Amino acid sequence: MPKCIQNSLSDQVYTMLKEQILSGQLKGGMKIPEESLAEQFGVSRTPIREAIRRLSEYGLITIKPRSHAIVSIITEQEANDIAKVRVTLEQLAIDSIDDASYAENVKELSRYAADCQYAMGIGDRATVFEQDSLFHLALVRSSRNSALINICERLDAKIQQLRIAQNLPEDELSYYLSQHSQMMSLLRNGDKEACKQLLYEHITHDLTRHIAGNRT
Amino acid sequence: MPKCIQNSLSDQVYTMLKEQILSGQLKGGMKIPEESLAEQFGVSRTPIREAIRRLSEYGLITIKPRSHAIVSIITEQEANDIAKVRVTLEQLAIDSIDDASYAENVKELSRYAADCQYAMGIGDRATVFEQDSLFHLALVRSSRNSALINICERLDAKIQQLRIAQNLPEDELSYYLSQHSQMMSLLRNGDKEACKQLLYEHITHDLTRHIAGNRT
DNA sequence: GCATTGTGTACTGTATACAATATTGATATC
DNA sequence: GATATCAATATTGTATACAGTACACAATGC
Repeated sequence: MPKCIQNSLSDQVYTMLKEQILSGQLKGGMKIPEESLAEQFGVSRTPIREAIRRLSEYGLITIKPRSHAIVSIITEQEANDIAKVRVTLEQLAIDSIDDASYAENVKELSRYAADCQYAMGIGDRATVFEQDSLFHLALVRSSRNSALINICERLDAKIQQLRIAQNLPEDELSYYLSQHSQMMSLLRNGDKEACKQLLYEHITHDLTRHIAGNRT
Repeated sequence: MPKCIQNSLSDQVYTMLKEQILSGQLKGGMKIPEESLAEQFGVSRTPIREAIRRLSEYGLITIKPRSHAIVSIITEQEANDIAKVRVTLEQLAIDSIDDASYAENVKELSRYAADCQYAMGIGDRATVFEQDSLFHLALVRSSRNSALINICERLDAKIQQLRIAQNLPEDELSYYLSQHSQMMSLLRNGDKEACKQLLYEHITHDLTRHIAGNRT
Protein backbone atom coordinates (compact mmCIF):
# COMPACT_ATOMS: atom_id res chain seq x y z
CA MET A 1 0.00 0.00 0.00
CA PRO A 2 1.87 3.06 -1.25
CA LYS A 3 1.19 5.93 1.10
CA CYS A 4 2.78 8.80 -0.69
CA ILE A 5 4.88 9.56 -3.72
CA GLN A 6 7.63 10.62 -1.36
CA ASN A 7 8.98 13.30 -3.58
CA SER A 8 9.14 15.99 -0.97
CA LEU A 9 12.04 16.15 1.43
CA SER A 10 9.59 16.37 4.32
CA ASP A 11 8.14 13.01 3.37
CA GLN A 12 11.54 11.43 2.98
CA VAL A 13 12.72 12.70 6.34
CA TYR A 14 9.46 11.57 7.89
CA THR A 15 9.95 8.03 6.60
CA MET A 16 13.60 7.79 7.57
CA LEU A 17 13.05 9.26 11.00
CA LYS A 18 10.18 6.87 11.62
CA GLU A 19 12.37 3.95 10.59
CA GLN A 20 15.16 5.10 12.88
CA ILE A 21 12.77 5.26 15.81
CA LEU A 22 11.08 1.94 15.10
CA SER A 23 14.38 0.19 14.49
CA GLY A 24 15.58 1.36 17.87
CA GLN A 25 18.39 3.39 16.38
CA LEU A 26 16.81 6.38 18.10
CA LYS A 27 15.85 5.24 21.57
CA GLY A 28 12.98 6.48 23.74
CA GLY A 29 13.86 9.60 25.65
CA MET A 30 16.61 10.73 23.30
CA LYS A 31 16.70 14.39 22.43
CA ILE A 32 16.42 15.15 18.73
CA PRO A 33 17.55 18.68 17.98
CA GLU A 34 16.38 19.96 14.62
CA GLU A 35 19.74 21.21 13.53
CA SER A 36 21.64 17.98 14.11
CA LEU A 37 18.98 16.07 12.17
CA ALA A 38 19.19 18.66 9.43
CA GLU A 39 22.93 18.06 9.19
CA GLN A 40 22.50 14.30 9.28
CA PHE A 41 19.98 14.31 6.45
CA GLY A 42 21.69 17.10 4.56
CA VAL A 43 18.62 19.31 4.39
CA SER A 44 17.48 22.49 6.09
CA ARG A 45 15.49 22.64 9.30
CA THR A 46 12.20 23.25 7.50
CA PRO A 47 11.51 19.70 6.28
CA ILE A 48 12.89 18.35 9.58
CA ARG A 49 10.40 20.41 11.54
CA GLU A 50 7.53 19.20 9.40
CA ALA A 51 8.55 15.57 9.83
CA ILE A 52 8.95 15.96 13.60
CA ARG A 53 5.54 17.55 13.89
CA ARG A 54 3.93 14.81 11.86
CA LEU A 55 5.57 12.12 13.96
CA SER A 56 4.44 13.85 17.12
CA GLU A 57 0.87 13.57 15.87
CA TYR A 58 1.49 9.83 15.64
CA GLY A 59 2.85 9.74 19.18
CA LEU A 60 6.33 8.65 18.19
CA ILE A 61 7.86 11.97 19.15
CA THR A 62 7.00 14.24 22.06
CA ILE A 63 7.50 17.95 21.54
CA LYS A 64 8.23 20.16 24.52
CA PRO A 65 7.22 23.58 23.23
CA ARG A 66 10.05 26.07 22.84
CA SER A 67 12.44 23.57 24.26
CA HIS A 68 13.15 20.35 22.43
CA ALA A 69 11.67 17.17 21.03
CA ILE A 70 12.36 13.68 22.34
CA VAL A 71 11.59 10.20 21.10
CA SER A 72 8.45 9.16 22.97
CA ILE A 73 8.73 6.62 25.73
CA ILE A 74 6.11 3.91 25.78
CA THR A 75 4.87 2.86 29.21
CA GLU A 76 3.30 -0.38 30.29
CA GLN A 77 0.05 1.43 31.00
CA GLU A 78 0.06 2.88 27.51
CA ALA A 79 0.73 -0.54 26.03
CA ASN A 80 -2.31 -1.96 27.81
CA ASP A 81 -4.43 0.99 26.74
CA ILE A 82 -3.44 0.65 23.13
CA ALA A 83 -4.08 -3.09 23.16
CA LYS A 84 -7.63 -2.59 24.40
CA VAL A 85 -8.36 -0.01 21.73
CA ARG A 86 -6.76 -2.13 19.10
CA VAL A 87 -8.83 -5.20 19.94
CA THR A 88 -11.98 -3.13 19.85
CA LEU A 89 -11.16 -1.56 16.50
CA GLU A 90 -10.08 -4.75 14.79
CA GLN A 91 -13.15 -6.55 16.11
CA LEU A 92 -15.24 -3.84 14.51
CA ALA A 93 -13.33 -4.49 11.31
CA ILE A 94 -14.15 -8.18 11.49
CA ASP A 95 -17.82 -7.37 12.05
CA SER A 96 -17.78 -5.14 8.99
CA ILE A 97 -16.25 -7.64 6.60
CA ASP A 98 -18.66 -9.17 4.12
CA ASP A 99 -18.13 -12.09 1.75
CA ALA A 100 -17.20 -9.89 -1.17
CA SER A 101 -14.49 -7.96 0.63
CA TYR A 102 -13.19 -11.13 2.22
CA ALA A 103 -12.86 -12.74 -1.19
CA GLU A 104 -11.11 -9.66 -2.44
CA ASN A 105 -8.57 -9.58 0.36
CA VAL A 106 -8.00 -13.22 1.17
CA LYS A 107 -4.99 -13.55 -1.12
CA GLU A 108 -3.26 -10.56 0.40
CA LEU A 109 -3.98 -11.77 3.92
CA SER A 110 -2.62 -15.24 3.20
CA ARG A 111 0.52 -13.79 1.74
CA TYR A 112 1.24 -11.66 4.79
CA ALA A 113 0.51 -14.58 7.10
CA ALA A 114 2.85 -16.81 5.10
CA ASP A 115 5.58 -14.18 4.96
CA CYS A 116 5.34 -13.83 8.72
CA GLN A 117 5.85 -17.55 9.17
CA TYR A 118 8.72 -17.63 6.71
CA ALA A 119 10.50 -14.69 8.33
CA MET A 120 10.01 -16.34 11.71
CA GLY A 121 11.62 -19.49 10.31
CA ILE A 122 14.78 -17.65 9.35
CA GLY A 123 14.78 -15.60 12.52
CA ASP A 124 14.16 -12.27 10.85
CA ARG A 125 12.14 -10.49 13.51
CA ALA A 126 12.08 -7.14 11.74
CA THR A 127 10.28 -8.71 8.77
CA VAL A 128 8.00 -10.67 11.06
CA PHE A 129 6.82 -7.47 12.69
CA GLU A 130 6.50 -5.68 9.40
CA GLN A 131 4.40 -8.42 7.84
CA ASP A 132 2.35 -8.78 11.00
CA SER A 133 1.48 -5.09 10.76
CA LEU A 134 0.56 -5.55 7.12
CA PHE A 135 -1.66 -8.50 7.97
CA HIS A 136 -3.61 -6.57 10.55
CA LEU A 137 -3.88 -3.49 8.37
CA ALA A 138 -5.15 -5.62 5.50
CA LEU A 139 -7.72 -7.11 7.84
CA VAL A 140 -8.83 -3.62 8.80
CA ARG A 141 -8.91 -2.49 5.18
CA SER A 142 -11.27 -5.35 4.41
CA SER A 143 -13.83 -3.55 6.52
CA ARG A 144 -13.95 -0.82 3.88
CA ASN A 145 -14.59 1.65 6.67
CA SER A 146 -12.38 4.59 5.79
CA ALA A 147 -12.48 6.16 9.24
CA LEU A 148 -11.55 2.85 10.84
CA ILE A 149 -8.75 2.32 8.34
CA ASN A 150 -7.42 5.77 9.00
CA ILE A 151 -7.31 5.38 12.74
CA CYS A 152 -5.71 1.94 12.57
CA GLU A 153 -3.06 3.09 10.14
CA ARG A 154 -2.26 5.98 12.37
CA LEU A 155 -2.14 3.73 15.44
CA ASP A 156 0.13 1.31 13.62
CA ALA A 157 3.32 3.24 14.30
CA LYS A 158 2.71 3.06 18.03
CA ILE A 159 1.85 -0.62 17.78
CA GLN A 160 5.10 -1.32 15.98
CA GLN A 161 6.98 0.50 18.71
CA LEU A 162 5.12 -1.63 21.22
CA ARG A 163 5.88 -4.92 19.47
CA ILE A 164 9.56 -4.16 19.54
CA ALA A 165 9.52 -3.10 23.20
CA GLN A 166 7.63 -6.28 24.07
CA ASN A 167 10.50 -8.47 22.96
CA LEU A 168 8.43 -11.65 23.02
CA PRO A 169 10.34 -14.94 23.39
CA GLU A 170 10.57 -17.00 20.23
CA ASP A 171 8.09 -19.72 21.15
CA GLU A 172 5.37 -17.24 22.13
CA LEU A 173 5.87 -15.16 19.03
CA SER A 174 5.68 -18.28 16.90
CA TYR A 175 2.44 -19.38 18.55
CA TYR A 176 1.05 -15.92 18.11
CA LEU A 177 1.78 -15.97 14.39
CA SER A 178 0.05 -19.30 13.92
CA GLN A 179 -3.18 -17.58 14.94
CA HIS A 180 -3.20 -15.59 11.72
CA SER A 181 -4.26 -18.52 9.59
CA GLN A 182 -6.66 -19.69 12.29
CA MET A 183 -8.36 -16.35 12.17
CA MET A 184 -8.60 -16.58 8.42
CA SER A 185 -10.25 -19.97 8.43
CA LEU A 186 -12.74 -18.79 11.04
CA LEU A 187 -13.51 -15.83 8.80
CA ARG A 188 -13.91 -18.07 5.78
CA ASN A 189 -16.44 -20.16 7.71
CA GLY A 190 -18.28 -17.03 8.69
CA ASP A 191 -17.70 -17.59 12.38
CA LYS A 192 -17.03 -14.00 13.29
CA GLU A 193 -17.61 -14.39 17.01
CA ALA A 194 -14.90 -17.04 17.30
CA CYS A 195 -12.63 -14.96 15.13
CA LYS A 196 -13.12 -11.93 17.35
CA GLN A 197 -12.43 -14.01 20.44
CA LEU A 198 -9.25 -15.36 18.89
CA LEU A 199 -8.22 -11.86 17.89
CA TYR A 200 -8.66 -10.76 21.47
CA GLU A 201 -6.30 -13.50 22.64
CA HIS A 202 -3.97 -12.80 19.75
CA ILE A 203 -3.52 -9.20 20.77
CA THR A 204 -3.83 -9.13 24.54
CA HIS A 205 -2.22 -12.46 25.36
CA ASP A 206 0.40 -11.66 27.97
CA LEU A 207 0.85 -8.36 26.33
CA THR A 208 2.92 -6.50 28.82
CA ARG A 209 4.64 -9.35 30.58
CA HIS A 210 7.75 -8.78 28.56
CA ILE A 211 7.85 -5.05 28.12
CA ALA A 212 11.44 -3.99 28.15
CA GLY A 213 12.20 -1.01 30.33
CA ASN A 214 12.90 2.19 28.50
CA ARG A 215 15.91 4.11 29.59
CA THR A 216 16.48 7.79 29.18
CA MET B 1 -9.39 20.61 29.52
CA PRO B 2 -6.63 22.95 28.39
CA LYS B 3 -4.96 21.50 25.36
CA CYS B 4 -2.04 23.82 24.89
CA ILE B 5 -0.66 27.04 26.28
CA GLN B 6 -1.31 28.58 22.89
CA ASN B 7 1.63 30.90 23.00
CA SER B 8 2.99 29.99 19.61
CA LEU B 9 1.54 31.56 16.51
CA SER B 10 1.18 28.11 14.98
CA ASP B 11 -1.15 27.09 17.78
CA GLN B 12 -3.17 30.26 17.52
CA VAL B 13 -3.57 29.93 13.78
CA TYR B 14 -4.44 26.27 14.25
CA THR B 15 -7.23 27.13 16.67
CA MET B 16 -8.62 29.98 14.61
CA LEU B 17 -8.49 28.04 11.37
CA LYS B 18 -10.23 25.10 13.00
CA GLU B 19 -12.94 27.43 14.29
CA GLN B 20 -13.40 28.97 10.88
CA ILE B 21 -13.83 25.55 9.33
CA LEU B 22 -16.17 24.21 12.01
CA SER B 23 -18.23 27.38 12.03
CA GLY B 24 -18.74 27.02 8.30
CA GLN B 25 -16.98 30.29 7.55
CA LEU B 26 -14.60 28.23 5.45
CA LYS B 27 -16.73 25.80 3.47
CA GLY B 28 -15.83 22.34 2.24
CA GLY B 29 -13.93 22.40 -1.02
CA MET B 30 -12.66 25.94 -0.64
CA LYS B 31 -9.06 26.55 -1.58
CA ILE B 32 -6.91 27.93 1.22
CA PRO B 33 -3.70 29.43 -0.15
CA GLU B 34 -1.02 29.89 2.49
CA GLU B 35 -0.26 33.44 1.54
CA SER B 36 -3.79 34.79 1.76
CA LEU B 37 -4.20 33.15 5.18
CA ALA B 38 -0.88 34.64 6.21
CA GLU B 39 -2.17 38.07 5.26
CA GLN B 40 -5.48 37.51 6.99
CA PHE B 41 -3.84 36.47 10.27
CA GLY B 42 -1.01 38.95 9.93
CA VAL B 43 1.74 36.35 10.26
CA SER B 44 4.20 34.73 7.90
CA ARG B 45 3.58 31.54 5.94
CA THR B 46 5.54 29.36 8.37
CA PRO B 47 2.96 29.12 11.19
CA ILE B 48 0.21 28.88 8.58
CA ARG B 49 1.88 25.87 7.01
CA GLU B 50 2.24 24.15 10.35
CA ALA B 51 -1.39 24.76 11.23
CA ILE B 52 -2.56 23.49 7.83
CA ARG B 53 -0.49 20.37 8.17
CA ARG B 54 -1.81 19.67 11.64
CA LEU B 55 -5.39 20.14 10.50
CA SER B 56 -4.78 17.81 7.60
CA GLU B 57 -3.76 15.13 10.10
CA TYR B 58 -7.17 15.64 11.69
CA GLY B 59 -8.90 15.32 8.35
CA LEU B 60 -10.27 18.84 8.33
CA ILE B 61 -8.02 19.94 5.49
CA THR B 62 -6.90 17.99 2.44
CA ILE B 63 -3.48 18.80 1.03
CA LYS B 64 -2.80 18.27 -2.66
CA PRO B 65 0.99 18.04 -2.75
CA ARG B 66 2.74 20.84 -4.58
CA SER B 67 -0.57 22.27 -5.51
CA HIS B 68 -2.92 23.60 -2.86
CA ALA B 69 -4.92 22.74 0.22
CA ILE B 70 -8.69 22.66 0.43
CA VAL B 71 -11.16 22.36 3.27
CA SER B 72 -12.11 18.70 3.40
CA ILE B 73 -15.51 17.62 2.19
CA ILE B 74 -17.37 15.17 4.35
CA THR B 75 -19.33 12.50 2.50
CA GLU B 76 -22.31 10.50 3.64
CA GLN B 77 -20.23 7.34 3.51
CA GLU B 78 -17.61 8.92 5.70
CA ALA B 79 -20.25 10.07 8.16
CA ASN B 80 -21.53 6.51 8.50
CA ASP B 81 -18.02 5.16 8.89
CA ILE B 82 -17.16 7.64 11.60
CA ALA B 83 -20.38 6.95 13.46
CA LYS B 84 -19.61 3.22 13.59
CA VAL B 85 -16.13 3.82 14.89
CA ARG B 86 -17.37 6.35 17.37
CA VAL B 87 -19.99 4.03 18.82
CA THR B 88 -17.40 1.31 19.20
CA LEU B 89 -14.89 3.56 20.90
CA GLU B 90 -17.34 5.18 23.28
CA GLN B 91 -18.79 1.79 24.18
CA LEU B 92 -15.28 0.71 25.09
CA ALA B 93 -15.05 3.81 27.24
CA ILE B 94 -18.26 2.87 29.04
CA ASP B 95 -16.94 -0.63 29.63
CA SER B 96 -13.78 0.82 31.14
CA ILE B 97 -15.46 3.17 33.58
CA ASP B 98 -15.36 2.05 37.19
CA ASP B 99 -17.19 3.48 40.19
CA ALA B 100 -14.30 5.66 41.23
CA SER B 101 -13.84 7.36 37.89
CA TYR B 102 -17.59 7.73 37.48
CA ALA B 103 -17.78 9.46 40.85
CA GLU B 104 -14.95 11.69 39.83
CA ASN B 105 -16.49 12.76 36.53
CA VAL B 106 -20.19 12.77 37.26
CA LYS B 107 -20.28 16.47 38.11
CA GLU B 108 -18.55 17.47 34.91
CA LEU B 109 -20.82 15.22 32.85
CA SER B 110 -23.97 16.65 34.44
CA ARG B 111 -22.80 20.15 33.79
CA TYR B 112 -22.21 19.52 30.10
CA ALA B 113 -25.55 17.74 29.80
CA ALA B 114 -27.29 20.64 31.51
CA ASP B 115 -25.49 23.24 29.42
CA CYS B 116 -26.58 21.38 26.32
CA GLN B 117 -30.19 21.51 27.38
CA TYR B 118 -29.95 25.16 28.31
CA ALA B 119 -28.33 26.13 25.02
CA MET B 120 -31.01 24.15 23.21
CA GLY B 121 -33.64 26.11 25.09
CA ILE B 122 -32.32 29.43 23.87
CA GLY B 123 -31.69 28.10 20.37
CA ASP B 124 -27.92 28.40 20.49
CA ARG B 125 -26.91 25.48 18.34
CA ALA B 126 -23.20 26.30 18.34
CA THR B 127 -23.09 25.96 22.10
CA VAL B 128 -25.22 22.83 21.99
CA PHE B 129 -22.72 21.16 19.71
CA GLU B 130 -19.78 22.40 21.72
CA GLN B 131 -21.18 21.11 25.00
CA ASP B 132 -22.25 17.87 23.38
CA SER B 133 -18.67 17.32 22.29
CA LEU B 134 -17.46 18.09 25.78
CA PHE B 135 -19.96 15.63 27.25
CA HIS B 136 -18.78 12.81 25.05
CA LEU B 137 -15.13 13.62 25.56
CA ALA B 138 -15.65 13.67 29.32
CA LEU B 139 -17.32 10.29 29.06
CA VAL B 140 -14.32 8.99 27.17
CA ARG B 141 -11.90 10.54 29.64
CA SER B 142 -13.66 8.67 32.43
CA SER B 143 -12.27 5.50 30.91
CA ARG B 144 -8.78 6.64 31.89
CA ASN B 145 -7.50 4.92 28.77
CA SER B 146 -5.01 7.41 27.35
CA ALA B 147 -4.91 5.84 23.89
CA LEU B 148 -8.69 5.86 23.70
CA ILE B 149 -8.85 9.45 24.89
CA ASN B 150 -6.28 10.47 22.32
CA ILE B 151 -8.11 8.91 19.43
CA CYS B 152 -11.47 10.29 20.45
CA GLU B 153 -10.10 13.78 20.93
CA ARG B 154 -8.54 13.63 17.51
CA LEU B 155 -11.75 12.28 15.99
CA ASP B 156 -13.75 15.03 17.64
CA ALA B 157 -12.96 17.67 15.04
CA LYS B 158 -14.41 15.47 12.31
CA ILE B 159 -17.44 14.69 14.47
CA GLN B 160 -18.09 18.38 15.00
CA GLN B 161 -17.91 18.91 11.26
CA LEU B 162 -20.37 16.07 10.88
CA ARG B 163 -22.81 17.41 13.45
CA ILE B 164 -22.98 20.71 11.65
CA ALA B 165 -23.40 19.10 8.24
CA GLN B 166 -26.19 16.91 9.65
CA ASN B 167 -28.35 19.90 10.41
CA LEU B 168 -30.78 17.92 12.56
CA PRO B 169 -34.27 19.37 12.99
CA GLU B 170 -34.98 20.89 16.37
CA ASP B 171 -37.19 18.16 17.76
CA GLU B 172 -34.77 15.39 16.92
CA LEU B 173 -31.82 17.26 18.33
CA SER B 174 -33.77 17.92 21.49
CA TYR B 175 -34.68 14.26 21.87
CA TYR B 176 -31.10 13.33 21.22
CA LEU B 177 -29.88 15.62 24.00
CA SER B 178 -32.30 14.16 26.51
CA GLN B 179 -30.43 10.88 26.17
CA HIS B 180 -27.41 12.34 27.92
CA SER B 181 -29.00 12.23 31.35
CA GLN B 182 -30.56 8.86 30.58
CA MET B 183 -27.12 7.49 29.86
CA MET B 184 -25.86 8.93 33.10
CA SER B 185 -28.55 7.32 35.21
CA LEU B 186 -27.91 3.99 33.54
CA LEU B 187 -24.25 4.39 34.34
CA ARG B 188 -25.03 5.28 37.93
CA ASN B 189 -27.07 2.10 38.26
CA GLY B 190 -24.21 0.12 36.79
CA ASP B 191 -26.26 -1.02 33.82
CA LYS B 192 -23.52 -0.70 31.24
CA GLU B 193 -25.16 -2.86 28.61
CA ALA B 194 -28.24 -0.67 28.51
CA CYS B 195 -26.06 2.41 28.50
CA LYS B 196 -24.07 1.09 25.53
CA GLN B 197 -27.27 0.27 23.69
CA LEU B 198 -28.61 3.75 24.31
CA LEU B 199 -25.32 5.25 23.20
CA TYR B 200 -25.61 3.31 19.96
CA GLU B 201 -29.03 4.81 19.33
CA HIS B 202 -27.80 8.20 20.46
CA ILE B 203 -25.07 8.27 17.87
CA THR B 204 -26.38 6.33 14.90
CA HIS B 205 -30.04 7.30 15.07
CA ASP B 206 -30.89 8.56 11.61
CA LEU B 207 -27.39 9.78 11.32
CA THR B 208 -27.10 10.61 7.68
CA ARG B 209 -30.70 11.31 6.85
CA HIS B 210 -30.13 15.02 7.04
CA ILE B 211 -26.64 15.41 5.70
CA ALA B 212 -26.47 18.69 3.85
CA GLY B 213 -24.84 18.57 0.47
CA ASN B 214 -21.38 20.10 0.29
CA ARG B 215 -20.76 22.47 -2.51
CA THR B 216 -17.42 23.27 -4.05
C1' DG C 1 -14.48 23.51 -33.40
C1' DC C 2 -11.29 20.49 -30.73
C1' DA C 3 -7.01 18.81 -29.14
C1' DT C 4 -2.22 20.01 -28.17
C1' DT C 5 1.45 22.65 -26.99
C1' DG C 6 3.67 26.60 -24.99
C1' DT C 7 4.08 30.43 -21.81
C1' DG C 8 3.12 33.17 -17.77
C1' DT C 9 1.54 33.30 -13.24
C1' DA C 10 0.61 31.73 -8.73
C1' DC C 11 1.53 28.81 -5.41
C1' DT C 12 4.05 25.43 -2.84
C1' DG C 13 8.63 23.49 -1.10
C1' DT C 14 12.97 24.56 0.90
C1' DA C 15 16.78 27.33 2.59
C1' DT C 16 18.43 30.87 5.29
C1' DA C 17 18.40 34.68 8.61
C1' DC C 18 16.89 36.65 12.65
C1' DA C 19 14.31 36.95 17.14
C1' DA C 20 12.91 35.03 21.35
C1' DT C 21 13.15 31.73 24.83
C1' DA C 22 14.87 27.77 27.63
C1' DT C 23 18.86 25.51 29.42
C1' DT C 24 23.37 25.26 31.32
C1' DG C 25 27.07 26.43 34.11
C1' DA C 26 29.36 29.73 36.79
C1' DT C 27 29.12 32.89 40.42
C1' DA C 28 27.37 34.79 44.50
C1' DT C 29 24.78 34.34 48.80
C1' DC C 30 23.03 32.20 52.88
C1' DG D 1 27.50 22.72 51.17
C1' DA D 2 23.07 23.95 49.24
C1' DT D 3 20.36 27.31 46.99
C1' DA D 4 19.50 31.34 44.30
C1' DT D 5 20.89 34.55 40.60
C1' DC D 6 22.64 35.77 36.40
C1' DA D 7 25.11 35.54 32.00
C1' DA D 8 26.36 32.78 27.98
C1' DT D 9 24.85 29.48 24.89
C1' DA D 10 22.02 26.45 22.39
C1' DT D 11 17.77 25.65 20.34
C1' DT D 12 13.31 26.65 18.98
C1' DG D 13 9.84 29.92 16.65
C1' DT D 14 9.07 33.00 12.91
C1' DA D 15 10.00 35.81 8.84
C1' DT D 16 11.75 36.20 4.44
C1' DA D 17 13.85 34.92 0.05
C1' DC D 18 14.39 31.97 -3.62
C1' DA D 19 13.66 27.77 -6.44
C1' DG D 20 10.69 24.62 -8.55
C1' DT D 21 6.36 22.93 -9.92
C1' DA D 22 1.41 22.88 -11.24
C1' DC D 23 -2.30 25.26 -13.31
C1' DA D 24 -4.78 28.41 -16.40
C1' DC D 25 -5.13 30.35 -20.52
C1' DA D 26 -3.65 31.71 -24.97
C1' DA D 27 -1.66 30.29 -29.35
C1' DT D 28 -1.11 26.90 -32.83
C1' DG D 29 -2.15 22.97 -35.67
C1' DC D 30 -5.48 19.56 -37.24
